[in-house]
Amino acid sequence: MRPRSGRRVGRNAVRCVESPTEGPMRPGPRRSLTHAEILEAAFALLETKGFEAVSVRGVAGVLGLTPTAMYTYYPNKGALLAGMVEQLLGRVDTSEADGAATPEHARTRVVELAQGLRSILVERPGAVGLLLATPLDGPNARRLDERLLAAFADAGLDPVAASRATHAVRVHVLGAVAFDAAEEERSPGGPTAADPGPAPAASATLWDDAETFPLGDRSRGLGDDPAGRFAWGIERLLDGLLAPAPIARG
Amino acid sequence: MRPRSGRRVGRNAVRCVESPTEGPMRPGPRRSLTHAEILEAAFALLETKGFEAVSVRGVAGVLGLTPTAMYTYYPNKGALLAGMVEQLLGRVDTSEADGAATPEHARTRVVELAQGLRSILVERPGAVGLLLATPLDGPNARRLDERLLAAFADAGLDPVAASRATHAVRVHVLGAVAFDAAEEERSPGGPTAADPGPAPAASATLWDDAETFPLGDRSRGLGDDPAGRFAWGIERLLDGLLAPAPIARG
DNA sequence: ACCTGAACACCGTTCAAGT
DNA sequence: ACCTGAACACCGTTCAAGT
Repeated sequence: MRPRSGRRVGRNAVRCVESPTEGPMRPGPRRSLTHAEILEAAFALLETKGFEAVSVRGVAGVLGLTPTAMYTYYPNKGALLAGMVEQLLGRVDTSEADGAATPEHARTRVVELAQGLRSILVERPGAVGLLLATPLDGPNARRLDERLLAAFADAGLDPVAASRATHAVRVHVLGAVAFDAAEEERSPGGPTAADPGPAPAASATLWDDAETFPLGDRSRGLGDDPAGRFAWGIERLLDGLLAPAPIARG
Repeated sequence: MRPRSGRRVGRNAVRCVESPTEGPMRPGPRRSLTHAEILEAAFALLETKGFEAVSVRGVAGVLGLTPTAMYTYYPNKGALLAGMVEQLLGRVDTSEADGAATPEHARTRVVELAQGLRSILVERPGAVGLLLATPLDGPNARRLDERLLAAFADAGLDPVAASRATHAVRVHVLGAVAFDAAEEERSPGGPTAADPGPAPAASATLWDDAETFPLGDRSRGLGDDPAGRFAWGIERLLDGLLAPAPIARG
């Protein structure tokens, strides 16, 4: 009696797809679904309807399952989201093209990692929500950290500085993508060119007392295309992180 | 019949507290609540039960109101959250202590703004969730931006660079607080000292394939106290943002 | 072992009705 | 104008039961 949206493949369709990492086959009814298939459905939901739509019930729905059946695969919603994060982070390329341990090469490696992480986040809408809702402690998150730590060590930073620099990069990438996502949400289509928004008068929804912000108004649309300001920001951050010495400069 | 948790002041208690910005008094039953009182209740909920507990129904509950009565004050949940964000940002001190427009003074002003914003966010748990869930376009958000833009202009940056530098600082503060909050959530009490967590074996919850991360393991607990790494990161970011020239350095 | 159906305690929001 | 109560379409999660 519950309203079902869209066709499904048959409630008890036997799909006999056994994940090879699931352990030896056991008697009894087999899992009809792979973790990969569930994550696929979850990502489909994420990309088509946004992060809010990624619910246990929603994912179960697109798979033709009862919500409770989901709890055979994941102990709770958090574990499902963690699985999605892991698969997402697994897609960023961390292969060291050619291991020259020079400071210059270390810097470009950091930039590549940061840009790679940002790419996989911005190219599927809603992915930031995922990252912010889930602790980043899976193997793929740690692998990314490891690469950043190695690069900063190659650049000559001591362990404490390398650890803090890694954190700074992490913070910057996630913060930047979160901001872009928030802006995208309130003006879909994106301000790739100078786009003043839906007329300056119509945006005064709730804030009735007019206060003027000359600098902010003047700089609206200046250098705020997401990719450009991200690239610029990462380079400036690295300028600071890899500066030759912590002595005062004139 | 609905379960009410805790005492309340009487369902139809006339509180005759009229907000002075509400416009001239009108006939008919007065508002029994101020926007400020509603926000107060919302913040109480935020601080005691976390961001998840800040719901229209929850806030109505602590005020002794029906959920639907909330819609007389705010058109939807987003507007309520935006109101909270505005009040929060209003608490960061943006008074220019003494307007010396030197680059050195500009730098310390940026640091003070960043630290001030961080303070009001970390001192009430759950506030980050608020910031990340709401577009930062209210007057107080714009006022903060304005101060940052002015400081970067005083430091000698051209308008585009100042705009991007402002964005970088914004991104860094919010990203850092979001990370701290995520870490705090999974190990309350905080790793202020070297805290290896709940025994290295017990944390292997879902990730069964053991992969080793020598650098990450070695640097665990190194320089990761939140306040310290934030201060360090902001200084390094400013090193890069305020570097004398974009020419290559040896 | 995997799955269903009913149930519990929640959401945000709308609507008709009272004062 | 402000508020209530009922209702709609959702949540995450637990439990008893079927195969």
